[in-house]
Amino acid sequence: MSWSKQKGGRSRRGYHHGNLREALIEAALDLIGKTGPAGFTFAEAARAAGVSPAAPYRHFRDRDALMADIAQRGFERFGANLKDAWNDGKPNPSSAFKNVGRAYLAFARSEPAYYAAMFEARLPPGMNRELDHASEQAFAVIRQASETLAGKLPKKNRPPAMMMALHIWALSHGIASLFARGDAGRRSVPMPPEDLLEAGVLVYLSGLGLGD
Amino acid sequence: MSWSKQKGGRSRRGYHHGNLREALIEAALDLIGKTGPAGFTFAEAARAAGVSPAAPYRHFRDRDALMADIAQRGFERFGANLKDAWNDGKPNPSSAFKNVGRAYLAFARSEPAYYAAMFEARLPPGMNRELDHASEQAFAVIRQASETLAGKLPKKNRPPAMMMALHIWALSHGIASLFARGDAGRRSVPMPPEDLLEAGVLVYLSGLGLGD
DNA sequence: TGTACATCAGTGAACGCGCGTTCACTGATGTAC
DNA sequence: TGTACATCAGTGAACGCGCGTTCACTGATGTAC
Repeated sequence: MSWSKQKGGRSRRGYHHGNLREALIEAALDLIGKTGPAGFTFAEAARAAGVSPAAPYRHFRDRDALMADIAQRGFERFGANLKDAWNDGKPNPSSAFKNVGRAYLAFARSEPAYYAAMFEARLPPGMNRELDHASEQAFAVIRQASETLAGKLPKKNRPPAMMMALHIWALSHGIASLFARGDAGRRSVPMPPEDLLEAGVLVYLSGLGLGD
Repeated sequence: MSWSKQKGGRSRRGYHHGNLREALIEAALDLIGKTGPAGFTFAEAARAAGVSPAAPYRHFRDRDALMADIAQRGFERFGANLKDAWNDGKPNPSSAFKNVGRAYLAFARSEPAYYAAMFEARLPPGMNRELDHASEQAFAVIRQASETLAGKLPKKNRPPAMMMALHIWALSHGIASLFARGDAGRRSVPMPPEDLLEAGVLVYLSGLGLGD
């Protein structure tokens, strides 16, 4: 980003950019953040990086490849954030679980461009093994947390952890994409999305018999 | 749709199309259903309707105006479906509530193009009063249902109906957009989205003390 | 340490394409009398 | 019932634009000896 902005950057950086791949990703994130996944073009990213329109082809097969790369990075960071928030279930599973929810929303809010690339880009499915893997890893954190929490219940009343995880994921995603889009979605709501999610999770858990 | 397909449709329909506005909407829905909200252009819709590229301007100011019109219609149908499903809370609020959830998913599944126009089109906010109104009307059904259901609880334990409605909406939307997109989203899940939603709603309601 | 060479990562010009939009126009339709 | 006229809803040609993509090229960098 910062490179491309300076006038005559060329003289500074010489013929080779030095870090074009990263610069293109930065530029793309910028554009996606502003206008959504459909709102960035290969050419524009090249321009923003201060480079000829042919240059990106040295680093990405095409626009979708760049998008998939971004989505993959997004899922990796997302997964890492969730994992940190879970923190192995410390200090106790219930509050660690809430932290995961908070981390989910925090990511959607602070990284709307990544979030959009991850969930709204309509990438052709199965185009990238690493992308799929990164996405599964992120989900695995929620699943693991659900498993731990469900384990507190006697076997007889224990809900399937997979189902719990899907519910929590869906609720989080729903709140994130309806109410917490960092890029000014259309709907506003009488309470902060974080509180809304926390309250929802509390009700849900108590419905499972996991009230505090 | 059907008109535009027939070879030499012109001779049949003459100089005037007769129903171009509708034909354009049909065409746009078709394209959106196939490639998402970003995947339709004014020109392509005109072509699909068998009409010159200048013709659409007689009916819509621009692409966004067409998109907004579709989103508005979508919300109107959506709201009507939800209202039918609620059916004034008959035969009893709990099962009517579940019907609303089913109707929500059914719409997202059977009308992915409308759903995408409604929730993924990134229309400039406040561009259309009627659109906003239609969207509020749809939400009002969920809110009303929540109100009725919450009314069964003693005042002391009664949750805010607005919050309930937001939770249910978010859960439904999350499940719809993650797992039930009619247009083959990337994720598949070990149980039907309808069951997943119903189970989630049941747990949630029971968490509020509204178990059957 | 210097030189020759291979490779890498850019350039810039060019292309075909489809889109959005405008314009003067014209065929079809409806209405007043 | 017929005619004159206004209005409506299309045409089609044209424009400028930005995009994606290819191509032969060349400056910069790294490495073998």
